[in-house]
Amino acid sequence: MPHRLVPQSVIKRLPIYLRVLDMLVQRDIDVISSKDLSEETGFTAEQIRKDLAYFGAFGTRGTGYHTEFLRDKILKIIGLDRKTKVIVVGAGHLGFAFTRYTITKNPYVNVVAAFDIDSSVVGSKILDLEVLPVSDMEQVVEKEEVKVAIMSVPAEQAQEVANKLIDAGIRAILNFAPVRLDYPEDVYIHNVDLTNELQSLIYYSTTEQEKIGRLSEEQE
Amino acid sequence: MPHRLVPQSVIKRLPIYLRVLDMLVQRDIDVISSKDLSEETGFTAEQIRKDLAYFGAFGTRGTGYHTEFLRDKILKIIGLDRKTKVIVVGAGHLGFAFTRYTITKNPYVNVVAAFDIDSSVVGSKILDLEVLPVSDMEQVVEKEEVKVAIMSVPAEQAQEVANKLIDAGIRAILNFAPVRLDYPEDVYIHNVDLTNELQSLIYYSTTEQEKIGRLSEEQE
DNA sequence: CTGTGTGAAGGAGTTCACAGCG
DNA sequence: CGCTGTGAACTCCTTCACACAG
Repeated sequence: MPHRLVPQSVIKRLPIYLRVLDMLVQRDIDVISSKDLSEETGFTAEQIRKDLAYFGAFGTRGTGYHTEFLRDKILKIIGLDRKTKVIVVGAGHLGFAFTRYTITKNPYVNVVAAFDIDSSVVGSKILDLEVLPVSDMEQVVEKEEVKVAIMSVPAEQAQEVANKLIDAGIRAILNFAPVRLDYPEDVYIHNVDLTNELQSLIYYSTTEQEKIGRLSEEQE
Repeated sequence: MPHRLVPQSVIKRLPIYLRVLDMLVQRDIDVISSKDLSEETGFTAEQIRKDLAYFGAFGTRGTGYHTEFLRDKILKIIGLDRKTKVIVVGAGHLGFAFTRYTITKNPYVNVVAAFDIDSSVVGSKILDLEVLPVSDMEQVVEKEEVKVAIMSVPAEQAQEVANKLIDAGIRAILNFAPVRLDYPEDVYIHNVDLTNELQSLIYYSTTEQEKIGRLSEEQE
């Protein structure tokens, strides 16, 4: 199974296929065609077949894909076949919400710990998970060999926290802080900036017509 | 100022430019070159110039861009020059966190109301904002002429809530529920699925080397 | 004869290279 | 002489078309 460079756009679609397949397995649907997967996901059937072809030939010609088999293949491809350990750094409102949601709704990951610097938050619980002081962070990451971190800390602290995480052995970070971080090439950081998402959404909340109207009201 | 189709990738970068320009204005830096903007944002200088060129010629040759001027241009392009009204539907942990963050940190939008269906949440406060029952939603959207909504409701309720929002006049929705929604063409919906983000991140937490090793351990 | 797997064509966006203005 | 603005080349991804397996 060769593993050339897979486009990022393909990787972003895998979890979407995964969710649909999970749903189909639960509904006892054994087989699905790329055409039907297309309906469920909104992507074209050709694209789905091409995406899967990056990793092998998982379908049966004339029939389609076996849902459970394909689901397990995708789990293996992403690396979710063994519950992936993750930690959360920053147990503010967002970190709390994300942690709670992940624990209850994401069966493929294992939130091993949550950390915060604020002593008023440390010691509180997210479901059964106690929030630990950041001073324990490096030790836990090293001992549990955690490779993935979710970082929801204030922008000012993000770089420092990221450095610590990377030093301790973290390889991938989901960063909610609105800053561009410096990091070595062998680490992967994905930024989720909700303010940016909202602002680009707002761009699309006015039609082309309205934009032309507004922009021609130039008065400077 | 012609307004042909601007690539989505360009629109996603505008808020990033905006944030950097805000920072520069605050530091009393009057002028910046595309090269220096490149350093700040991580995008190439050529790309930044091309992006801006979609909307006009805002720079001065031999000098660069006037920060405050460019900032105001981008605000106008996105549609943030008048505080954009938004509502939040679903005041669970995530909705609460997002609302709080937006009110305190995003000076360009105005959260006019938050709604929830759960009577134990209705009446509670997010900073000074009282959470209203969803039954008030349509009325507020129509009266205040809100065009943008943030939707952080359970997946099962998402389609129904979206339908109501669109009927009431909402034109753009930031959807945190992990479902693909049906909606008319003149509405814009942007999905933010944090579970997907985490899962594609996990793909990148193992190196190519490790993947090859793990995938060759096939035993079925 | 249905639906996958895939080379080939097409399209979208990024990088290159440089003309042209301040 | 520096840095913007932009056509042209290029790269990457998506769509098309079809060979081929079940």
